Amino acid sequence: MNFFEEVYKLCKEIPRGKVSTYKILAEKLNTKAYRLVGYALRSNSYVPKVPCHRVVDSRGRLHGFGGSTSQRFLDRKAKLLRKEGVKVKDHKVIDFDKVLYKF
DNA sequence: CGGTTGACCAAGT
DNA sequence: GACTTGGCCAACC
Repeated sequence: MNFFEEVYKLCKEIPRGKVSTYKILAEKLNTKAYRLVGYALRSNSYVPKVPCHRVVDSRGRLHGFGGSTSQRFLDRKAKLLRKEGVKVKDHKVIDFDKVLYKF
């Protein structure tokens, strides 16, 4: 079981309309390498099999959604996120506390 | 095998 | 409030 797969598994556990953070996922993996979570997601973001759009940083911001990765692709996910009940404004999660899924 | 990297985080400047 | 610094740790080269 790779570190990546662990991350993916946790991502799938996030229910619809909820989001989680890199930090929480990292802690669930029993590690402090928050970066690795994002690192893992980056490698797999092109696959709908992992709802990586439900994972944001600790302040409710969607990272890389505005510069690093393909904006269009991720922007589509941001919209999907809104559709699921998570309000997203300019790649930032509104009501972050309410939609935060703490496993 | 060693150095760099990264979709992070928190605290400091 | 934007930017820098130090720290974390697996994957990558």
